[in-house]
Amino acid sequence: MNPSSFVNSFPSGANAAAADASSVNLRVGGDRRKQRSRRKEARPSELAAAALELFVERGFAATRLDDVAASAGVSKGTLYLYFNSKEALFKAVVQEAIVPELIAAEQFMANHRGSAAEVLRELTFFWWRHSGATRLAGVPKLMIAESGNFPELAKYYHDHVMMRGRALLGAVLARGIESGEFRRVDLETAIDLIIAPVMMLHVWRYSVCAHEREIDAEAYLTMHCDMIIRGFATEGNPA
Amino acid sequence: MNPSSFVNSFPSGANAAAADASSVNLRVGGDRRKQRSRRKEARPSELAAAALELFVERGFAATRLDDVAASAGVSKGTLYLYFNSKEALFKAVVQEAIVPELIAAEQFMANHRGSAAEVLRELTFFWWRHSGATRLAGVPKLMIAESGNFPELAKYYHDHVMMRGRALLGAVLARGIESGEFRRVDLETAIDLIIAPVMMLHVWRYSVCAHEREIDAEAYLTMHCDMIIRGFATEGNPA
DNA sequence: TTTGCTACTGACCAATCGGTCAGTAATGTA
DNA sequence: TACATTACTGACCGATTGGTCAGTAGCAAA
Repeated sequence: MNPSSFVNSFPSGANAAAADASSVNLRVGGDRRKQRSRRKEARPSELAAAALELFVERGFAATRLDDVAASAGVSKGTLYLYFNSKEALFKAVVQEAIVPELIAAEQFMANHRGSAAEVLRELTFFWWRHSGATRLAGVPKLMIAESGNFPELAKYYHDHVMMRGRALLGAVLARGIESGEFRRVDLETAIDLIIAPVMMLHVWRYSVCAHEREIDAEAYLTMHCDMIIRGFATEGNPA
Repeated sequence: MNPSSFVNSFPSGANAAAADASSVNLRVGGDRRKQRSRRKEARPSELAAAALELFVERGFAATRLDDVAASAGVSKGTLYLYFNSKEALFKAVVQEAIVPELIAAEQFMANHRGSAAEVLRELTFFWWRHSGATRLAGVPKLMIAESGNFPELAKYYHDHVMMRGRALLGAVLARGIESGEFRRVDLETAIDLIIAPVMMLHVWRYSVCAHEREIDAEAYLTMHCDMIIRGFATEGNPA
């Protein structure tokens, strides 16, 4: 007894008023129905793209699936044809938006010939160009914000994104240590310390002081790289 | 027509069923009412303490005021006697829990005699002991998570906490530069780079990899201080 | 044109939660 | 004991939203 036509024909009980109110509009509006097309192939990535935009802007919990669907030009029902739940939608977002960037970074790193310091610096700015300066920048903040209440998402992100990023940095550091360019430091801790300010740059731009103080990303990342390289350099090495 | 007794006497309309269902329990339960005391003075800080715990654990939006009230041993109605809104409660939490720690840090810093490097290192570990290792540690993550959807809170936290913390660090750096111990670097950027890993340490422990990988805070902060001091040291100065 | 398949719709449901307020009871006062 | 004050309660309201599903309509084969 769900469809509006039926309810309108036989209004009954408490919801009669509400049902009437909304469907009168429909009727007055006449047959002005939105043209609807059937494009099974394109829907999932369109929905994922819309979801990325809204998740980043409002957070996972605060994003309404109605809005995601509308933003992708379909109804919420359609969204549920392609994703079984809100969490499934999130995983698709990570898969479609972030993993390709990670692969690009891995290739960039594999092909780069130069000192570890150079690679480190260029990798940082590569990261910035491909992630920090794009709409992907909001994802780290998104993860930090929501991971507590959605441990499933957190684990997914950790396994599919964080670990790969850390491995990348670890390789650069190991290369530098092996060549005698860097001091022998604890790899895991060093990775943490390199990543932290980069993550924080993203986070800050999307929260706390978002509108209070602009951070000069260029200057910030430059100084960060200087500090890291200088801090890890072996004694004899010119920082 | 709100009180249950009245509604029960004259059940009518759509909510009769629901009203009955819930108040039958009350009656069957008999007069087993919780002893209630009147302690106007103690309530606000008890509520704020309960709120801190829950905000940090679940986030601002996800924390129910019913739970905060219950956790403080009162009803939600009582909570609203002392705080006009959820946001007002948050401000009280910051005021009661964080500002005292900031004052302690300011005093610690003012009384400390030593090189800028020493002060920086000790201030970092002071911070860790007083905030990072306590339940306050969750607050930075809380702010990052919620600031997007609650700009009012973000501004409050920024003005009352961030700015004071930054001023503190700025003073240490300025002292170091003046004495020739540190290089002449851009203060704002340097502050950002010192704070970022400390914030990130808190954040990490409360999210993303919270249960995936333990971070050795001691080692992490030690290396961080080493890097900062080494990175800012003037040429002639022994790092 | 008819029929069958299925992509798509949107009203609805059930549960959640910030906030309200009429009523209750603990405490002080006479 | 009678009365006044007020801290406290908890059922209720209204708005919100993830998820459902009976029904609609685009499309192609017969």
